[in-house]
Amino acid sequence: MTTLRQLEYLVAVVDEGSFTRAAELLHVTQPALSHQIRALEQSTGGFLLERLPRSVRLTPMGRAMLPHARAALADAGRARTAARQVAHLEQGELRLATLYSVSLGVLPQLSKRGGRNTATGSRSGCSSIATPTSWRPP
Amino acid sequence: MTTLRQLEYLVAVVDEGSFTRAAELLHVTQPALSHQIRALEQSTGGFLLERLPRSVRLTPMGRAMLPHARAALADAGRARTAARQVAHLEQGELRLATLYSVSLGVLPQLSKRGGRNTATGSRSGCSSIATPTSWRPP
DNA sequence: ATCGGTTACGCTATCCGTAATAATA
DNA sequence: TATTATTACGGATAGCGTAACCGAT
Repeated sequence: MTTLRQLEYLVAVVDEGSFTRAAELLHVTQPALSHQIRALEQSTGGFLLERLPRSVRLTPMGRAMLPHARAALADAGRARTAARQVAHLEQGELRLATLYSVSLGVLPQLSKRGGRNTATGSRSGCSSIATPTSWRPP
Repeated sequence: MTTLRQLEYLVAVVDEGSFTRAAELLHVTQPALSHQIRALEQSTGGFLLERLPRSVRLTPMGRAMLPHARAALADAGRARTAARQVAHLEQGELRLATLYSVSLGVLPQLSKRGGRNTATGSRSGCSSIATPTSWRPP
């Protein structure tokens, strides 16, 4: 099965024009990188890179694969960042300032809906509720 | 690091609406699937799926991630197929029908350029050359 | 002789499957 | 009780790093 890491390594080698530089860019050793490229080539059924004495060039197969590899990596990155952005929206603290007498009635109801909410603060007038789950104001 | 497989599993669970059905669709066991989803959620920093008693629903985070996950999977698939298509173009047999007297002069020249070519056939009028390397007609 | 890539090999970590556990209708 | 997801754990696989090797300048 072709993995994201293999595509990432391929792109790095092409961008750097060298296994050695790509390896140090990726913080792995040259053999590890070489092995992954090898695995990708085997799962694809042919050579993707032409190993020249002084540089590395794409074969036609590699040239056909590269843009899709870049796209896959970009999408995977977007998947992570999109999720994390939502996470920041939702996991941010929702600070509520209320009169203590009012919060006595409201907070228990919120706690029932939000899952794992934690209420901090004191009678002195400020409480905060962290909402790690997907609760929205009704 | 987020892997293609994790994204694939997420998409399967959403499409099937159930861990169980997704697991059998993917030919893995339920625990394996559960663990991968868990890993994805941890690397993302929050829940992606809401486990309901009778079904599974996306959280806002999951909803934000899903289209990018689909896109990444599609691109990875395209990367493989694009490369394999080129492979078939290049590794497919190139059949040449010539007069034997003509082929005597031409074939040796082709062999010099193509790398590992194999010539089959006989004097009776048909020869074929397999070209596993990236040779193109001049 | 040096530089760049590959192969060999031992170790660690990851992943999967079986079995047991928990929770909900 | 039946269904569905999670946790625990043993075994297989994959990935990495060190070291040795090859080919070319």
